[in-house]
Amino acid sequence: MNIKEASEKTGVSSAAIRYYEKESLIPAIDRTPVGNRDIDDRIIRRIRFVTQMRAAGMSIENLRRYIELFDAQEDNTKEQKALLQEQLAVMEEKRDDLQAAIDHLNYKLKHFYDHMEATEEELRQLEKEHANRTAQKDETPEGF
Amino acid sequence: MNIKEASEKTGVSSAAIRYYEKESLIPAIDRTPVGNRDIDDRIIRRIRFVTQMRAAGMSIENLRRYIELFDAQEDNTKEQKALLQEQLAVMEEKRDDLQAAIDHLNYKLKHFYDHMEATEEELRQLEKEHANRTAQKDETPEGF
DNA sequence: GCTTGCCTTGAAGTGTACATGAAGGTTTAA
DNA sequence: TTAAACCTTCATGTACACTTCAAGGCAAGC
Repeated sequence: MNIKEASEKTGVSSAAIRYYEKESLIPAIDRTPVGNRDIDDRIIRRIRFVTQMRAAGMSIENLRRYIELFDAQEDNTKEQKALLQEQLAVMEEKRDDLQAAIDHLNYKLKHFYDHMEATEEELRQLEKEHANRTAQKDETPEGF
Repeated sequence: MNIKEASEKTGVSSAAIRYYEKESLIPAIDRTPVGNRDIDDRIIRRIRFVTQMRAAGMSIENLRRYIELFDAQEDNTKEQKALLQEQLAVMEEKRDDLQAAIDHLNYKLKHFYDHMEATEEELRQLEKEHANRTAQKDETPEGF
């Protein structure tokens, strides 16, 4: 398959595929007699792996480090494991930060919702907010 | 508090705080008589809000859109809700992508682990992998 | 034989989110 | 009073991850 088809199949632009090859995130791609890239399913899978890890926030640099180890023939199992675990820790922290932010936004949404539904409770609400304002220390007032 | 203290308190560089102010991600900061920024807890909270949303992947641009709506005096509740929900969807998708990548890496780690522990099972392992190789269609072989 | 549409390479350009540097003002401590 | 340790603005620089451009090759169809 040519690069355009591979691009359509993976959702990664032709230019990005060339870039990934140049940066060794994917193996050197076979060429047709005239020099065009001839992309097979092995490459497609590796493009998808790159896409997934990129989406998860792994940098090009770290990806290359990992893939270099993986492609080397020596037994790098320990280094690979260490690298994976390192990356895993980064990603889990990211996920947790993300979850915290999601929780924050959900809380705010609920708050908005209350506000919109509770017209008849407005005074009570205002009173509560005033009580909060006078009592609060570090509890994210004014919605932030 | 001056900008350096605020920077230490939030972990955001002085330059970044100035940048956030210029980009209206945080309100205009009060100045001392000589023109230095005088940062109070309200600003600190808003810097932290920015930090959290940035860590969650919200762009400067989207953050500004949201904050503009929030700071405007008209009733933007609906737009705010919509914007929050939009962002929430983006973040949940990110979280899920991240989780998928974490699962992928965990799987690989387990695989490495098996490989290291299971020297006596090597042949069985190889046989299994061969069976996989002949049967697989799109299941990420060769570790990717 | 010329247009269309794919491909190639290498170099240069783009957008985001800051970081850094220059040039200078003010306060504090020795 | 002079040095340090802050601060200011404005301009330029940097890193990352591509994207776009320029110049050209090859193959098919009209």
